[in-house]
Amino acid sequence: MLEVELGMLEAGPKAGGDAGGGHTGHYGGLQEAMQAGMHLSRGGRVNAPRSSSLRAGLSFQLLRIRKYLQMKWPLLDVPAGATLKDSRSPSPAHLSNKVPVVQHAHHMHPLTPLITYSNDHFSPGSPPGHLSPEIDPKTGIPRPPHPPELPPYYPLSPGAVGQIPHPLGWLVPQQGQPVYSIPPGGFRHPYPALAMNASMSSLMSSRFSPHMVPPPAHGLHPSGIPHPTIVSPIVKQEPAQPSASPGGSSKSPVTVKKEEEKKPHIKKPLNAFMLYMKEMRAKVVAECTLKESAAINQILGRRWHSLSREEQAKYYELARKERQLHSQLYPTWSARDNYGKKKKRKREKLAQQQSHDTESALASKSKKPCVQYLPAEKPCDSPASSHGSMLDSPATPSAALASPAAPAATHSEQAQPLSLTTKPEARAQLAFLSGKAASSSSSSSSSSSSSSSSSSSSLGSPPSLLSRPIPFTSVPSTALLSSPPSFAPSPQAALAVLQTQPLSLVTKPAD
DNA sequence: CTCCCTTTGAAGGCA
DNA sequence: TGCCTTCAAAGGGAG
Repeated sequence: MLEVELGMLEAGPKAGGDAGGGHTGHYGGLQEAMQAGMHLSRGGRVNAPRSSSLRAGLSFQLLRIRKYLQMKWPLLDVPAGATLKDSRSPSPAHLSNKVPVVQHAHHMHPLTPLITYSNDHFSPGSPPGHLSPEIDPKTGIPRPPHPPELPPYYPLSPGAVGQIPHPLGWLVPQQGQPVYSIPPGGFRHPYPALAMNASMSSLMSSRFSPHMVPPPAHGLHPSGIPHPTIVSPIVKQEPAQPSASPGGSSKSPVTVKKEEEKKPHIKKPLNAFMLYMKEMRAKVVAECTLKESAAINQILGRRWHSLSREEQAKYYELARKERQLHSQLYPTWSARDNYGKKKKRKREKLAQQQSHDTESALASKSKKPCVQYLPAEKPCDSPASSHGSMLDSPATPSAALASPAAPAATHSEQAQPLSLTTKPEARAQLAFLSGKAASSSSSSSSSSSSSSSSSSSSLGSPPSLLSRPIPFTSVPSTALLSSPPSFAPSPQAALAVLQTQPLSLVTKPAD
């Protein structure tokens, strides 16, 4: 076992810097936009397509978006003259014509739309059906077009807001990464279904694609605005689909299956932590050369816990809005729709393998891939090993109630997996970052390990009984924001361990 | 090419 | 009701 003492790591952040400064983020849509006819000048400037028809189409779409935004966020200023080329923030920081390959500076208000709108360009008109007062098919509760609890802007403190992407990041062109960003790799990413609607998805991500808008396809929201969470399972384009006869009453199971697969994949709305990760990942990546998401996620997990109550609350609020918006966009969608799909693939594959070779299947089952990021801890070299018994106080007690969905229980088992089995240098960086994060928090670190909520058997630490947060919906926000419970201080022994062996990292046994 | 890893939170499934 | 499982993102690594 190789141990790396964090304390020995004196090196500063490798990649220097302020993540907000301008490291490159990922943006697959750029390629797409270029392919689609966008003109990318040397500075990364994206110009609207030269084709007038394309421009006209885009303008139309822009109008629709604008209209939607007006309904959604009436306070948004939508100048009449907004054009595609205007679709950048007016602020000096945004004057750059660069495509948002660069993550937005965190000092910038992410809610600031890059397109400045004015609502005199179009009349308010009647809101789309999904925003009109209607009866929720599920709950039977009438849904107001714009409930009072859904303010035009998130009620976040100015400073706090600065790091949160617009909840409609997928919709509102902005410098930062949208909540539903377009991953690299063009349209292998989340919205292949919208490939034909690339203009929209690109538009909404402040990437302009001249793809003209085809008639609304499935996956297109009634408002005409596709949501990035829609992902068509169809990746390969099938040249002709004669089987898809409209009147096909007698559909073979295969056909049914095909059509089933054709249904757009609407992704789950991101939860608070996911939103946080999305925003902070780049920062962490910038601070180190670490790229492995698993390791980065560990860092982010710890940072998440070290966030202050207010900071976390921002993300919970944001997530709540996301869910709300998601439910408005897809009233009939349920998480159930996506349930078991990934596993299905796995099972199918496994089944295939099994049918092919039972023994190999067994082997594959028993094979435990590569790296264990959170192996069983050494008995006492890390607080993480104290698992459930260590119901210490959260690093920042207030953070325990940072949000409705982040009850004390969650924080009582703050994840501080200190033993990591990644590459040595990665581990070192991780250790450094973790320590940094920990030290940055007011009192961090008397924490126990958190076993992941599911399938943690391979992690070596038993699942905590307190691992499940109180469902957000089940707790009134007022109550949740009330005074935090008084936790007994964390075991001093554990604290001592932390102090003496902060963040020791353990590698895999080197065979 | 696909899955795994890792994190937290939300939600579905099941007893 | 409570526990367990799955899925969201991300990208390198492994098969």
